[in-house]
Amino acid sequence: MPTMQDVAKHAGVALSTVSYAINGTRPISEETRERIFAAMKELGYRPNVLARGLASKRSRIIALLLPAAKRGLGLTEMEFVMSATEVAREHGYHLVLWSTEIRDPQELQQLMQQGLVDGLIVMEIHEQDERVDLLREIQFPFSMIGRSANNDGINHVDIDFGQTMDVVVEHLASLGHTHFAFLNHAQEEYDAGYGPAVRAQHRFVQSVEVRGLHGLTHFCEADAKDGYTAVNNLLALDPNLTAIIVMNDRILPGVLRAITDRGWKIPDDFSIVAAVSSARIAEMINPTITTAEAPAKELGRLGTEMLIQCLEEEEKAFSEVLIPCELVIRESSGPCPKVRAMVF
Amino acid sequence: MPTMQDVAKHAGVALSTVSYAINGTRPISEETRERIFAAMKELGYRPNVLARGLASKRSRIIALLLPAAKRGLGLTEMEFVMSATEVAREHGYHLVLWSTEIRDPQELQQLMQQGLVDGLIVMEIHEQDERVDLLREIQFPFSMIGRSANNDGINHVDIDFGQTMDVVVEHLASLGHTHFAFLNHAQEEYDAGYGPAVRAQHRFVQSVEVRGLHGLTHFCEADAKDGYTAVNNLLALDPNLTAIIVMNDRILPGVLRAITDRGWKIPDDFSIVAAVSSARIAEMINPTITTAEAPAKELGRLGTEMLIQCLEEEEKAFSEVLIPCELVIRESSGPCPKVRAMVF
DNA sequence: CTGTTAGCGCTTTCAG
DNA sequence: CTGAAAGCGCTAACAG
Repeated sequence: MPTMQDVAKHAGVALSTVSYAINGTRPISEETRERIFAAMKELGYRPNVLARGLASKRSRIIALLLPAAKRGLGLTEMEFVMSATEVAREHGYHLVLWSTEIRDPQELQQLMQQGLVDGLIVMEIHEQDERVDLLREIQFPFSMIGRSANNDGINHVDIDFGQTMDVVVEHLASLGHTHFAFLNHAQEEYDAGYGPAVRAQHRFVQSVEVRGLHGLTHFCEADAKDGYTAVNNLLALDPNLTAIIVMNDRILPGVLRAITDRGWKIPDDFSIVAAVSSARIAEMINPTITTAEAPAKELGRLGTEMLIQCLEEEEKAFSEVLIPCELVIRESSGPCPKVRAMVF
Repeated sequence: MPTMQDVAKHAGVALSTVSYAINGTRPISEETRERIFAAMKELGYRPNVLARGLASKRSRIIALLLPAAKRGLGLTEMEFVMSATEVAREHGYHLVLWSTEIRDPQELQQLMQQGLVDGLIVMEIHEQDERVDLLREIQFPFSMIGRSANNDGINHVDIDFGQTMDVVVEHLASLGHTHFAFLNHAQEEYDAGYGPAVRAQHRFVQSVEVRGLHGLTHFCEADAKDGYTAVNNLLALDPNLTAIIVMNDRILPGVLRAITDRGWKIPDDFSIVAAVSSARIAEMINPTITTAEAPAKELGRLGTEMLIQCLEEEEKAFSEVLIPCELVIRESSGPCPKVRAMVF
């Protein structure tokens, strides 16, 4: 493998001149520039990332912190990852994956001290997040996909859960529904201050109140069985329910079954909307599910760009971007039924 | 950030002694060892990955080659990634993601020449795969998840498509079905020599013949619409069809709809089996789908372990592992119908 | 505009 | 069993 020294000799210049030519750190005469690049081409030279990183103290490697979430990672997360990988490469960065216990800052610190990465992208942010506190304290460059209680000065991008819930509630309200339920993530996650669970629920309640409608909320573990039970509980609490908004697509089979077990048809007798899910899942199910689709690709792209910008710019301007999900109306939502088969 | 020199001073030894103590490359007296480790703890020292890599010519970083596949990456691939990430870390390695155009060896070569990674894991292998040819030629360490036409001396792990198809066909045959169809990946992928498409189809044909049954094969793009059309085409070719095996779960909604549109019930009138899919998808659908489930975690783990072993061992023994999918019987497969509703 | 040189933090000979 | 010192391949002063 040729080194910079080889290129220098081949081009008849000093090693440093090659370095400056490559990095553009210093003006180089057109003529020598060409000689150098010709030599590089001829030798098939590629700068050594490790050496460059060691000397410059900038590795041009960033890490994506992938929490080994209980909920399990889905298609949306896969899109993050792909999108972050591609964007990083477009900017000449490498992306390493760090899957860490979600709320353990120690593990994270050890990884950072290895000096491998220039900065990191953090996902699955909680309202109180020790990882964020740590990073902020030691002033390590990072960006967040998500938000914590205090986001001052931190680059972040997140789903606009408020806007998303408004749109979903509005969609159902405009169809004449007046009695909704919101089926959130697990209680445990809400209590732990998991952002999406907290903010979506908050806005749901608000959004329903503003319109003078009836709204119930309920927590639900990430499996079909619990979805089934949850729907039955909700219908016991309010038999006039005609629509349910769910946060986690994994409970959908259970939710649907609970409805159809009552002899109800979707959407004729009951409407269902997935508040944040992917098109691929929504179209997998029969009936296809009206869904507020997560802007996964954008989140991944912006999160990565924010970080890289913050690594390359001098001035530490920070950005905060909220992207609403896009509501795609499919077969699972329809007008509020006038009458409905009674069940008992 | 403390350096090795700091640790050495703190412990009152030479810098090199610290290095030997850390790497165990040379015997160190128990006493100094302890002094050194105490100093490390006290200073919160972590070896610098870049410097170590540069000096030792082993970065302890590996790459996972994630092709930006047309088919789109799904849950199975996500599991690979997670599993590879975790296994790498267990062995003290970092994992970087390289998403490259699937069949372009040039791009790959440039990445490798940067000297960042010690080896790589290649996915989505084709029968004739230029990337594999390249890697083999320049003797770069790698392992494959998948197989090519010639796998001599290459560490690889793959789904045992043969065994899997046998089990699936046997399952349906034992239920009395005699007229099957196999709905493969897209023709384009088959023609490109995409391993799973080639091997599964080959074994399906064989497996059906051996049992003296009737088998049809058909290609299908990765979307529901094409699944719908394909099923209708197949039923036109053989109206006695009572079961279909599909390779790609993304076509399932279309397949199901084509069946139910004829007024048939699943599995009473028609059986469906997903040849390689994930439990999460299979359970999302109503009826839940009988599925041969991809051993994603194992594939990721073994692929990674093979590579790391090959990086650390002297002797270049190579392993080849085939793992069959596990057949999980759900609601979509049942006994062959005796009579069936006629259509129009 | 170009060359010389001192490191970056570590591994690994070579000498004790 | 331990130390001293020569690099790994590159960047970034410092000197013209």
